[in-house]
Amino acid sequence: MTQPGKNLRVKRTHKLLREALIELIEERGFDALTVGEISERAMVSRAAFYRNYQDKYDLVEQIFDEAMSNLLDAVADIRREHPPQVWVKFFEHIAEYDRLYRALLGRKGSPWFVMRMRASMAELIKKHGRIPNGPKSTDHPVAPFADEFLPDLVSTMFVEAITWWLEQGRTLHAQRGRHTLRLTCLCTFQGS
Amino acid sequence: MTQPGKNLRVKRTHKLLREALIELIEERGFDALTVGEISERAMVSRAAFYRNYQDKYDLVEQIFDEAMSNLLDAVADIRREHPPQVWVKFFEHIAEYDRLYRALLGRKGSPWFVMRMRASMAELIKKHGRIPNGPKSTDHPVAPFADEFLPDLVSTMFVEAITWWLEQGRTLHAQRGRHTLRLTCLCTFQGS
DNA sequence: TAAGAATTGTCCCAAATGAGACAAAAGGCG
DNA sequence: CGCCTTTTGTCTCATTTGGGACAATTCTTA
Repeated sequence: MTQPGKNLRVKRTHKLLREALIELIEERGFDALTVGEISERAMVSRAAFYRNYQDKYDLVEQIFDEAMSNLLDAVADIRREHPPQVWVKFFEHIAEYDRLYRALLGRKGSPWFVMRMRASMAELIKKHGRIPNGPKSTDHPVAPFADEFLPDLVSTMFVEAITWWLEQGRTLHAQRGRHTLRLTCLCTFQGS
Repeated sequence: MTQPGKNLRVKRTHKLLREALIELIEERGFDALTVGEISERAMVSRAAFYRNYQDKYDLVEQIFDEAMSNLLDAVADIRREHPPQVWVKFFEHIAEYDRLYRALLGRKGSPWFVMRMRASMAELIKKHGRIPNGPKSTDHPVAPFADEFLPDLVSTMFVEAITWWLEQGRTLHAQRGRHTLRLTCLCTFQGS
């Protein structure tokens, strides 16, 4: 994202709007925000907002898409050599964009975005995910419709897990420890 | 400062440049900075920098002048009712602009700015300062040239005190206390 | 429900900015 | 010192933005 050729003003406008959005989600929640409010905080005119984005949903999507794009690049690098570490990288990513996801998924976030994230996660899994199997992959045969259904299921689980992790993280933050969520994923299916 | 009528773009450019300047002073020191570096950090073109400021010294001066202007307003309010509290307000001001003064006066600051600040302080004292006297004002007669000389002396003392305070504050900051500098100023002069 | 207020999304034009080039000055460095 | 690089300060022109107005829509709240 943020193509290198783009005008500095455009990049600056984007940056300011994104920072303002995250600040304001933290303060008042995503649903309560107006375009005027976001623009004002960003010190950008409302007209400029609409020139760059369709609405506040579009703004969130672009922020999220950029984050996901970065994640995909990182994942692609890792898969070449250490496929099992893909999910480690994934959670490192969540930790890196801590503030973003906490704002978007936490109490001040919005159901709309949760759905949006599940969808993107499902796509990510379909493209890059070999769902880890149990002890022996042949013991529990994978259902025929697995490729259609499992990604949705797993993505829902992941988003839920991330949400929980971020919320806990906030609560536990005062204790100054590093928090780890180790999620062993046994997603096989008992065929009839 | 920042007149209400001014264009939003102008105010934004100023804000971004000011923030960038303070960040960079903290990182690399004022003297080492170039206009290009400041502009880049602020995401503002170098041309825009020169349209708004003469050079980096002008930028610092405007930041400082704005801070002083705010201080003078506050001082003027207080003098009407509680003259003795003027200096309390003064140090509250320093605490409020903590980051600014720490950057400008600290190790990463610049001798140029220290001189600049002494001068402004001296002016401030000439206008608003009745230098507090000792137990009885008549015991120690004030020298004839006091009005010319004392402000300079006192301003130097103040700047030095502030510098010391800010540097100590950084060191002591980990202890999470509030720090107070109580400066009893016995600026009288023994006439021959 | 109905009137009033706020927000949305779009438009135009003046104003500020970004990109880039330029000569002049200032700084390194052998 | 003399060469080379960086920085300065200024300039033009294309591009983006800000301000403000507008009807249409959504939200309040009486």
